[in-house]
Amino acid sequence: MKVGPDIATLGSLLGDPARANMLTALLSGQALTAGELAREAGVTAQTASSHLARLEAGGLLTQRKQGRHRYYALSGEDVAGVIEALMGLAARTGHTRVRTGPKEPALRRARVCYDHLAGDLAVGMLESLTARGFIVETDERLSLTPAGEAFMAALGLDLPALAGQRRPLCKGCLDWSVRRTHLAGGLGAALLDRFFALGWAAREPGTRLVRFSPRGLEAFREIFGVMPDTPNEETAAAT
Amino acid sequence: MKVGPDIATLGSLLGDPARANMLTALLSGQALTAGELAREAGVTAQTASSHLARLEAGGLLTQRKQGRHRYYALSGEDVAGVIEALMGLAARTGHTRVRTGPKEPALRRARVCYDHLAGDLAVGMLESLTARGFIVETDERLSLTPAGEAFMAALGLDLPALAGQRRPLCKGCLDWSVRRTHLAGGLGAALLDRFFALGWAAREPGTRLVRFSPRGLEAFREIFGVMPDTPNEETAAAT
DNA sequence: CCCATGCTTCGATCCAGGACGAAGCTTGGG
DNA sequence: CCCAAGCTTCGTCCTGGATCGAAGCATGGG
Repeated sequence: MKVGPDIATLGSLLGDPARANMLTALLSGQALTAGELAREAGVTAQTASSHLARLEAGGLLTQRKQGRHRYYALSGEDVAGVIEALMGLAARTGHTRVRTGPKEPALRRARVCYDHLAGDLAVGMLESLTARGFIVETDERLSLTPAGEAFMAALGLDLPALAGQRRPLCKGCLDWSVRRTHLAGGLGAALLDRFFALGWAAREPGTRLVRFSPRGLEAFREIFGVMPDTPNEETAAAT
Repeated sequence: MKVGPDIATLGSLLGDPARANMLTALLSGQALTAGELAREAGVTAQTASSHLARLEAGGLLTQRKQGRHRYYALSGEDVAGVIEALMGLAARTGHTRVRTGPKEPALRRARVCYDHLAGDLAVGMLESLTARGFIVETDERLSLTPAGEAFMAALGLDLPALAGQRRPLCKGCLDWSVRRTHLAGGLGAALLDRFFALGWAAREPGTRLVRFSPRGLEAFREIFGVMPDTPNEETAAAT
């Protein structure tokens, strides 16, 4: 009777806690082995295997054999987008997980969202960039100004290479922790890479968490200005 | 162990065919009674009632009593956004419903997506608008040019009122039938309203389908120019 | 060549939740 | 005031699928 794309199977694919955990873990953008995903989801290897098979059959995951490991990754950026959108909706409708781990405040602060930075720090960064006229936001769309291009070049980004990419340069991504936008797209990814290259931050292995070094954080604050919404107390709490 | 928004419950909420059908029906933006939704989903009244209760408890639906009817509607535009995003993903991963109804070609052609027009016609319209410089697309973001403003005003739209709204004026929305963008946002909604007001089109009651009158279609084609991807054969087939 | 590791397949169990019939509650109309 | 329509609640049945133990396949190391 109804026609069109089949939401229901896709939804039920996302509807199992174990699978949802796996997908959330893969949001970091890096490929994980079946075993890691099993541990992440808190199920045995057999169970994880069947879940992964279903997710792959459903087209949400791609799989790559390497030695005796099998690496799984999200099949595309759109999958990550849908998951983050669901997270945003879940946050709005009050569906937050009850079990609150110790890492939560740190996660709210700085984490990887597929390939770019998310969390308070990312939101503050975008705010600072717009406040200083480096990025303009028109109708929820972001674009880099000439001044912004100069700024990014000074930071060491290869803008011509970025502009040549197929993916959009600037893209807004809704943060589930704070309900505000942070910077995604090619520029967002390049910035995060740059932070890593500069040694300002490193990702916690096997996690979405991004940990800034004290000096890195200082440099970050200096460059991206004051961030009124993230006082120093939170910094201490997050470390 | 994991932390953050709870995707899984939300996913399982979308994961039932009956509920998915109801939500898809509500994508039209109009509120429907419990009975209509039950018929839409192909289940009995009791079953529908429990589904609706769960959807409401989950924060996806709002409910309004009116006489002895209960009207249900999506709780916000973000819900519609997530559903359309899921539809896009479902289309990409090949999850299309098997049961193909007679209305399908017409639906692919012109339908309501929450509050704006979607389908081939909408994609063609946006193409024409961009081709003529009325709307520019930068990095997948849309914005109206001065020439475009004049054009819209000539069509009878009250642009100052639209600009005053909180919602963004232009917004891209990915079409699941064609894998291309069509116009959403305040402007998209206003345009659809205008088509209705002009008598060019009317919505099929209880459906997402938008039916253009012959004269309306002619006027539409005249104003929005040639649409290379939708030859006349399809027009005949869709009527 | 054999063993350990990583993962999948098979088989069995068990339970959440989706389905409907029947009864109960509210609202509007005569 | 009673009846019909619209919807919900209750009780029951039943299926899909989530889980794990055990066995089966590959791969790499010694």
